[in-house]
Amino acid sequence: MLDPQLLRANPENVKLEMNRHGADLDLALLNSLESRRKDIQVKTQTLQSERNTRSKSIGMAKAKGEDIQPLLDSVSQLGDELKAAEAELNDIQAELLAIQLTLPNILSADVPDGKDEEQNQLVRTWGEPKKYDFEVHDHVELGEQLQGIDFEAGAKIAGSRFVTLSGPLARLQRALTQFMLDTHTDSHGYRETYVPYLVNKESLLGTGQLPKFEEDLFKIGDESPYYLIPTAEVPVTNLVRDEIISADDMPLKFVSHTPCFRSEAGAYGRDVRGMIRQHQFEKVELVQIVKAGESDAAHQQLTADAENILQALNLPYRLMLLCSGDTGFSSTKTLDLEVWLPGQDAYREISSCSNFGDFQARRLKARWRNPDTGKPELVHTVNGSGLAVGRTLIAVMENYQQEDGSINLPDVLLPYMGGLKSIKL
RNA sequence: GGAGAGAUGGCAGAGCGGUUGAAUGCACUAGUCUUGAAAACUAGCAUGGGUUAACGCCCAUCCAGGGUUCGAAUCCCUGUCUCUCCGCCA
Repeated sequence: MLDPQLLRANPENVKLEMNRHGADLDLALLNSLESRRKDIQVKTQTLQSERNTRSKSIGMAKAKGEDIQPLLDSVSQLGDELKAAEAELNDIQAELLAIQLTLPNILSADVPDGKDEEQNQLVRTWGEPKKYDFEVHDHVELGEQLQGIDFEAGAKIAGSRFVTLSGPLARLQRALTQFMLDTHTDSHGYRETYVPYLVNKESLLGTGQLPKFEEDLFKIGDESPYYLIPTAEVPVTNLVRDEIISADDMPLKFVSHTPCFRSEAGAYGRDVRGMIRQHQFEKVELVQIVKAGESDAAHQQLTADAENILQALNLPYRLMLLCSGDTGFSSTKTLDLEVWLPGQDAYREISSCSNFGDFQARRLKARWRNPDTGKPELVHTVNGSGLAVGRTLIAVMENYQQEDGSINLPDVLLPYMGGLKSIKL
């Protein structure tokens, strides 16, 4: 959520920022709501104040044993008027809130303008895509040959966009998860965190998936529904909802491995082949809760922490700065890591690292107490995948494939593979 | 699933329907004392919002949402969560 003060003080400018981030702001509507809000709030509070002083004087008169009937008569119609004013104020504030909740974050000044991923900016590349002197296969072919990936079984058990893994490839996914968690906890200073995979509405409102992106989520139940988490970002970031964090505990750095569930509505034709885009996938997520001035540095560091995993696995990748049109709703700035996939002859997203500024914190009421002022201040939130495990599995398979269809294992994974050095049929 | 108890400020914990945003203790901040620290003493110390050039004034908030009342932390209803006991269970 944007700072309401900013919205009031400089609505024209906010409108431009919204346009840049692919949203619109109806200034006429906003202005009329704002001016009504102002009038009615003042009116309501005046009536409340009036009621309070009168009620107080009734109490005092009663204590002295005076006749309070005339006083009671004099407030009789105040109540109705107040009730009406309060109801009207409630409605307007709900309307204003509804608008505010659908406005995206203001983009960082260094985010390039652009429509879609075509306009994302290359920051740097790492590693060289390997040259193969044989015909490369994608992970679907490799996985089926090795009898470790079964899309038909996934489709039978659940439906399209589900998969089953088995044998050494299933273990490889677990090994990758373990390796990522160990690296982030032991070397990068994150605290391992286990969280619910079902969350309530409030949590999704806090991180910004709701109210706007409900169709991307799996929902369970009607009256007080649960939602399957689309990313660990949701439960982990909500750890600090309604909290005031003491300065000594800042920054908070969490790492969490969870399955993620996305309905992928609106992605009908995209990535139908293979494990790239599934309804259910594993991800190791990094989340940092930091002081306002420190989120840019934290964003850089968190991205580097994710890059470390790719480097340790010796997977070629590139770092992209997302353009305005491709940057997510809650983000001020997003850096994507794209891994090289020989089977697709392309770089594909494997991590998305975002700085949210105070946008999520305002929705979450997540604050820290600044010892200099003694006052609570909104935190900044930063997160990113470190990494998407399913896509990392694909990347390892495709990059480490051998001519005979076997897959060599990266050195760092060997301790997790129980003596296995290569996966073959 | 059944029975009961509870939810109050950073924490602990009071609070006959009436001048209670809320006693007290702890923690925290500042001061006095001390060579310094501790102790003791003194003072300060919730959050969000409205309005104002500012000092300030005002409003809301005692789990959440409704209700009763001139007036609700206090009474009533609904929900959520926590605890205890019984049943079931990985």
